[in-house]
Amino acid sequence: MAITLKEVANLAGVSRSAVSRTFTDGASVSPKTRRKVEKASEALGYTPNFLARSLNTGRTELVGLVSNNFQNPIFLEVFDEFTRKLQDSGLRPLLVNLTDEIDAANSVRMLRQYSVDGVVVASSTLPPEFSKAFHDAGMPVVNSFGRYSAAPDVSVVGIDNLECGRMAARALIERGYRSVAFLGGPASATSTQDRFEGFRQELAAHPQMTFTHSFASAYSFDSGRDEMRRLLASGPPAEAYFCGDDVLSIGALSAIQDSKLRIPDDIGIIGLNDMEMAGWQNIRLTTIRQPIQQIITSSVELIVSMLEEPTRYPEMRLFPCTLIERDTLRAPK
Amino acid sequence: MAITLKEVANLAGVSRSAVSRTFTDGASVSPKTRRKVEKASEALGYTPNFLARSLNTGRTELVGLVSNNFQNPIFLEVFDEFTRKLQDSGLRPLLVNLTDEIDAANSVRMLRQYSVDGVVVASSTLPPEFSKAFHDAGMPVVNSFGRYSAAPDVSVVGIDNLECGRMAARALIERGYRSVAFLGGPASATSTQDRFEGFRQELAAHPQMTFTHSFASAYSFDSGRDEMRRLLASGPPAEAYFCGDDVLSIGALSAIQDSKLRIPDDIGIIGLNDMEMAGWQNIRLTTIRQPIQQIITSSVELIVSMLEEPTRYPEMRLFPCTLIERDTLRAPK
DNA sequence: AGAACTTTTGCAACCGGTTGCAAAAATGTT
DNA sequence: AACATTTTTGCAACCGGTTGCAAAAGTTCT
Repeated sequence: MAITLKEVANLAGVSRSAVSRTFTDGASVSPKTRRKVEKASEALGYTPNFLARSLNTGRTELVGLVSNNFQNPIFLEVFDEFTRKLQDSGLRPLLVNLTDEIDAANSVRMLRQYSVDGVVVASSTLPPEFSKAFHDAGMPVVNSFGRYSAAPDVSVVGIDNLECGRMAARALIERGYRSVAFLGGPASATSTQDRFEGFRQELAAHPQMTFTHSFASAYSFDSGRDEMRRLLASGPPAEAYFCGDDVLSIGALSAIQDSKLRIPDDIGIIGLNDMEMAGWQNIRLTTIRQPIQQIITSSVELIVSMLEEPTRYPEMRLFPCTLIERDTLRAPK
Repeated sequence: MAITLKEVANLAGVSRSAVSRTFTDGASVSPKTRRKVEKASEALGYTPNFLARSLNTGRTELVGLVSNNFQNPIFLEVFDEFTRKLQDSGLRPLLVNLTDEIDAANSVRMLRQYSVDGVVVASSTLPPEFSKAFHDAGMPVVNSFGRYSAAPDVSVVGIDNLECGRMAARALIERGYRSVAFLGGPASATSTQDRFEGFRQELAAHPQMTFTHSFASAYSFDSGRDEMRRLLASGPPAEAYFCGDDVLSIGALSAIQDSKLRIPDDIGIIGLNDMEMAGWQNIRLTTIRQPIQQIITSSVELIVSMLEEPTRYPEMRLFPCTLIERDTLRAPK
């Protein structure tokens, strides 16, 4: 068993309170006893037990980091950033993978058992109701990469997916494509729904444009590839595709490369995210950049201030996306 | 504040012990009181506090999941698998990202503060001493993807990197390449060192072979690409390269594609890992497959049994790798 | 019905810390 | 030196649970 307060107190010849106080900032301890205590705990190799402390303070510095996006490579970067930023704020991420279980109630219960101070839901596919379950259980929650809503139940940090859809449509229109299509992620993903809706809206305002749509089964290379293959086999393709995500785009590109069609002359592709791979020399995907780092920095700042002020009103933080011009769309006219 | 034992006990009209016992398996409670307690906790929405419980039981069901490999895409799969398997075993992963700080002492202290039951170090680059620091602090630890050692200080689950190096060398020899090279990850990574050593050993036994080597600055696409570019610019390249990892290989491929050289006729490439992307149609990398799933399943089983039997002697578990033949090496003669 | 045995229950101490409070010690003032 | 004021200290209660133990309640058997 580990060294406890009491043993340090005995060795240092002071009360347990004195030891506790030396390890609590802002508590009153004389330099002399502090020295004695530090010497004793040094000798014994004492480390305070945060969980025991949490019983009194009501804070664990534990944060649930909940996600179901373990297929999409950009989420490795997302986890990297989140863990670093949370650590820098003195918080510890308890990672929850809900890939198999969609059950909100289950993860809520689990995170309550561990008394997490707050929850970050990092997912572009989960519906707002999911995050709300944590909120209803009394935990501060930030939904990163989530769905925009004018009167949100929980705080959301991300991009305006509708606007991204419009932006993609405008990019295609400006480049003179006429028949275009949306190749989305799973139809149940909120991000796909919103991007499609924006795309549709913008095109509806341009009567010269014709468009179709379809959905891949997941945000993954293989789904994108399979879906594009199917499209190519089932008739004449559109002149350009807006894919719901870079990894889908790259899958689609691979299917096109196997055909005799040339990119971007015969078919154009525009993605979304600007993942690292999109810039690789053998890909060079034209895409809409989502400011991942900013979103994460802001999410962490937000959860930190929600911990300080639990009654804080939920808020929306949306960041602008930018078009990254590479080689899979022809030049604007 | 959340509902506590006491409130449930009051409502149910029983002692606190009775409530505690209904939530502890194997404890003796009559069906009648169990029913009363369950009804009361249902009504109040009670969930036991695991952290308070841990003070008595000495177990938190928390496991540190420590890694510094947040650049290599295969680690998304690694985290996915680890979190699922740990969850299935009733353990919760506390994710520690030590990308910025190499400091073992720091993470040891942090994980002690949270009284984790055990630690999984998932890294192919950290030296064994790092894992040993956790062991010395009294925590059961499994080093996944770590370095082989005949008399290990801590348990290691992974592959035999030396043997992989030899396997790569044999593959190149069998295919009639004469001048070959090793393009490794960072020279400080244990996996790179061992793969290189095996490669070297096997080649040394074949006097007709000539070889060179160099190291990329990281296990990443860009490093692989940059290093291969440099090699191509600085003189006639080798006939085939064994890259320390798939992501390096793919970077190298990209650099080669930009030159006028053809794959696999002018230059062959063999990777290691068989990440999903290696099989993509526009890549088709010949590589050595590392059985990631098995390694992780076995790691979790091992840490679980170490928790049950803390004095268990450290052990090594090595899994065989297999050659996956695709299009970046010419056919065997 | 009473003895012998088994199961269930509540009490009270404990896990490893924190903290309000009053007493003790240190410091400042005249 | 005597008093007022501030700082430091230890006691004891508490955070939310668990658990050994002995008493109470329930069973089984004559």
